[in-house]
Amino acid sequence: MMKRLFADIIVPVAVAGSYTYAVPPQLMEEVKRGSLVTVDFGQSKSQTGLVIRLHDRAPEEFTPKEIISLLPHSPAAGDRLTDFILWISEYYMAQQGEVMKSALPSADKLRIRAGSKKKVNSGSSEVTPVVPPSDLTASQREACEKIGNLFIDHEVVLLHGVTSSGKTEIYIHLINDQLSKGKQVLYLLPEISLTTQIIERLKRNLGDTIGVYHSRLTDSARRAVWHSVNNGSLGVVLGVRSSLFLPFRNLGLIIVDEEHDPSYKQHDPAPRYHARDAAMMLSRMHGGVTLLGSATPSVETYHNAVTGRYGLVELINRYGEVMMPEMLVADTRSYGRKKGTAAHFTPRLLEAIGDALSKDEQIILFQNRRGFSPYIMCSDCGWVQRCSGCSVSTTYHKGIGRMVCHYCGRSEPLPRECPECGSAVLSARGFGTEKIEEEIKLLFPGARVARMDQDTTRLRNSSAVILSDFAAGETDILIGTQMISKGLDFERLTVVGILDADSMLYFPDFRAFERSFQLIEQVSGRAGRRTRRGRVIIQTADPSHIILRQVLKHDYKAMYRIQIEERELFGYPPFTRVIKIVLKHRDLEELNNSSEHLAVSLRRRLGRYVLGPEFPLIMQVQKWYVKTIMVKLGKELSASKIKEVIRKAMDDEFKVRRKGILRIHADVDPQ
DNA sequence: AGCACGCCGACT
DNA sequence: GTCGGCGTGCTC
Repeated sequence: MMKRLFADIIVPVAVAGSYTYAVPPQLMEEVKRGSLVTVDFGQSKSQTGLVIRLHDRAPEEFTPKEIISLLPHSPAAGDRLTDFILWISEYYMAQQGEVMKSALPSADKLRIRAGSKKKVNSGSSEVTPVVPPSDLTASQREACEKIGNLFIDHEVVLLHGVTSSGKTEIYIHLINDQLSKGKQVLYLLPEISLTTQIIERLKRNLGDTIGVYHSRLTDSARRAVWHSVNNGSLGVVLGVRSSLFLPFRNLGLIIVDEEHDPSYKQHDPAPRYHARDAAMMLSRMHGGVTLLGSATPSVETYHNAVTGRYGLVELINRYGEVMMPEMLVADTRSYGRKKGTAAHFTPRLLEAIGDALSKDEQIILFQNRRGFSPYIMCSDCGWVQRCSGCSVSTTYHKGIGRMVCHYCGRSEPLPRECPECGSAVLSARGFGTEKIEEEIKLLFPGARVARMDQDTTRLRNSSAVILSDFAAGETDILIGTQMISKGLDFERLTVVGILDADSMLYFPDFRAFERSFQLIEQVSGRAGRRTRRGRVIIQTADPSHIILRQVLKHDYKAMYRIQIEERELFGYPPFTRVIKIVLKHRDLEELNNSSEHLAVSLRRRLGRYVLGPEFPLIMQVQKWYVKTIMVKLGKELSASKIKEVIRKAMDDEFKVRRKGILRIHADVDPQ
């Protein structure tokens, strides 16, 4: 009798582990580890499954179903993608099915319909003939050579180059190098809006061999990229974090641009992976290398670089010897709070704006908060409107005339009077981008003003339109959130205003100082990138703050030195690794009991490494109360064993009988 | 995560 | 009498 073959398969459904199916005789030759197949799973319709193991051990407790079919375009990369999916699941404590869900572009839509034409470079204009990349400057060429040499004995190199130092030319050079060796390259960016800016430039130099990949693509565009990566016709992918899951055949290089950017970490839903860290693992699996690029590297990365784990190359001069912008602090206390329109602008900033306008130069105003004002308050009794499902105040959005919760997105009409005391005097407190826009229009009636934040970029291409208008000089002043902090390069932009540095500096998180430095430095880097020297005005009530003093001198290394000392002193990453366990329940008492019980059982095994449970800053989101337990591990411990302990404790806690539903998940290396 | 099975309240 | 509420358990 013929020996039967069985396949352990994972499906894109949030279930733990894999399921065993029988391989039908006619597919025995073709089905491999890494193959995509269709299977019946549960009551739901057929699912796409990924074969993670083939074996001949017939299951004893159940009769396996048969694989229905083999998808015609299974990943050609063999099992590297499978290795990667399993690694993500293991390292980030996510269920295998959850990882597969985010790895596959809408599971059953992979099949190319007959007659459909492949078009990879979707969403952007036609390609101009390919032009060779411009010659590198001496310092760029030197950096390129250094990078190449460091890759001989380092898997990872950090390119630390000040803003506008010409990192992109170096990337293009390295990409060409890989292409000539027949290797594929992945160029990662933290945000979609950046892909639309950089793609045109890359296409000019690299032509049709480059594709873009992100979540706003249509299904067919995504499918086209997937298949072209799979069959090897696409050499370069420019994409956001999910492009790590494309079926690369032979990756030679992954570039992680703006490697410090927090949006590389996926928060919700699972898998909660960090694309920068996962990129290094993926490169290793392909025998390739990883280049991290940033003007303001994360403290963790820079630490790895200065201790020799990563290679380090620094570019300290701006391209074409353009000067770094002049940094000025404007003390918000000394000018006395004005009433009315000028309330949020210091004379120093107003003067700089007026001056730039008179010279036909452009201005960017940065305020990391969207909406009109972050809360409204009753002037008589102090009542503040809050979201009914989340423990935050609601933000007033004047454009739509509603109060919006920035956590759950729910909105409600503006209250006419205070529900507590009946007073009709409600005042809008604090300020967001919408209010800045309104005030600027009143203060500079002749200026053409645009705003770029989540609210104005909701539609496809809207961010591209805002940016191209600004680039074409059709806008004088651009107001925005951190969306405007990265990658923009405008000839006539000379003034950058940071309206409220304090709201970043005093955010209660151990990374707040680092983040503030990075954000201010990034947004400052937009100013004076060509011939004119830029000016940056930072508004603060604490001008002597250590981070501001470091920013004024563009002194990244001083920032790093102080931060790394603190990290060591208080036992934060990179000196420890953190696993955050998040528990949610609709009933506060049930949540308290469960989290306390879990913490006790974790402490029995892990002792002093377990901190909490504690309420996070926002203790209720969409009616779910939240508590967190931190596990802080010394680097000397085996993370995989500890994760197993945590996984077991979480499972046990989940199974305890209780009133209502407990949700529980782990977040490895939380940001 | 879906989806079905299963045991208690207000309706054609 | 039954339609349906969502608690519980399973998916090879």
